[in-house]
Amino acid sequence: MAVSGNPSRRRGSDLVDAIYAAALAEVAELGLGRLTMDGIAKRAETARTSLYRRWPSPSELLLDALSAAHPMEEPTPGADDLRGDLVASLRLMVDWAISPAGRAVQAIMGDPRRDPVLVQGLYERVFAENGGTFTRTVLLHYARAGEFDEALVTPVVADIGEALVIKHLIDAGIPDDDALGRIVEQAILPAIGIRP
Amino acid sequence: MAVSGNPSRRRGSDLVDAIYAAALAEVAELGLGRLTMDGIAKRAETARTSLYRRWPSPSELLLDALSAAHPMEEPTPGADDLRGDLVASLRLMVDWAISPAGRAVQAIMGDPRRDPVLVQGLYERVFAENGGTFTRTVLLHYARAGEFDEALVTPVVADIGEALVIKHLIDAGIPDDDALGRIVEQAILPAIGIRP
DNA sequence: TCCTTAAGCTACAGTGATGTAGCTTATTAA
DNA sequence: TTAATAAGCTACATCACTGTAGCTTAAGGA
Repeated sequence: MAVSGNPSRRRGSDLVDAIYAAALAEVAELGLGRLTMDGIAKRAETARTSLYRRWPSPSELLLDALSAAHPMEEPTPGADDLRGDLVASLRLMVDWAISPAGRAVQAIMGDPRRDPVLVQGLYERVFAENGGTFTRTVLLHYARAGEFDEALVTPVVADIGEALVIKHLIDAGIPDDDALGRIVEQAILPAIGIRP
Repeated sequence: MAVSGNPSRRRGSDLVDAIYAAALAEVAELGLGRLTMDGIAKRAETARTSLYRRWPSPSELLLDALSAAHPMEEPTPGADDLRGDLVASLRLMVDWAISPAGRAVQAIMGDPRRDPVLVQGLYERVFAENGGTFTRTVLLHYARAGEFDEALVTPVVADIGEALVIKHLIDAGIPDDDALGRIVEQAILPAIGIRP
């Protein structure tokens, strides 16, 4: 016998969005290993049965939540400011990394179990084709504009900025623009033959 | 009433070492979020009560296990081979990263909860003073030998190699010597003004 | 307005981890 | 040989999460 209960009741996408937000928050705070149907339901203030009616497991739910999250923004190289555009593209990356979706992705990628279904889903549904290529887009744009040899944009060079941002996030927290500027000047630009 | 049981019974450091190994294996396989006294006890084939007699929680146990693990090796720059020594120092880092202790550390650092006690313990008891400075040691050695300006070895530059290795481990697995060589040539050496 | 749908609520049995207690027994040192 | 110590074993109450069932009820469309 149901007794009191909320007089206003969410349905459809209203409810689903709340559940998605709860799932991302749970995994970002607790990690994949502590993600439970119960925890998601409680945070979303809904009944556990409502979750089981739609998803068989926390992983499946999480994957849908990530697909529905805002995608990564693409960097849009401007007129003639390689250094500035590189910093801006790293700033985009940082913004995404500290968003609920970004933190959820980190929890998934960092989990030792590396659920293959989850990781594959990530690549197919979140990174899409264009994902994770923040500085690469900018570098290729300026190389094609004739600023330097396109052949210098190797996979390693395209990864330098992202790699240093990841390391900064791990052991020093969120980098400010000065920190991003140092990464660009001291690591990325030298790799394409530009010394300050 | 105890019935059969193992006729040979481990004591002292024999037992403790087995427990440490079990703890590192558990956290490496399952992640910090799934680390339990029960799991460690079962893997070490000992009684849960034996764990509670020594440690109050899985975290405390894990920290002791990490302290007891083999420390990171220091790179020892050789005669006159900057490139080779850099690759060797990154190889040291990779070897450590894929060891039980290294994988446990990754699980701890990657955990969204970032248990402050655990992280602080890591810095004090595992990284010590010298930890995490694989390429830095080599770079400073050659800079002081006059190969390039020591001022070029900034925190960012000292991090380039480690950062790219971390990224490689995350999204492409264990790097071989060719991959390490590309990191050295295309990212580290240009940053200190050396072009192949 | 009525009716279908979807959500909420409660309950339940099952499972696995917790932390403790009290006992038995192997190992080691005296 | 004996005694002290440390480890093993079992049991227990408790808690949190699971997955399911069956019911009640709010929302929204016909």
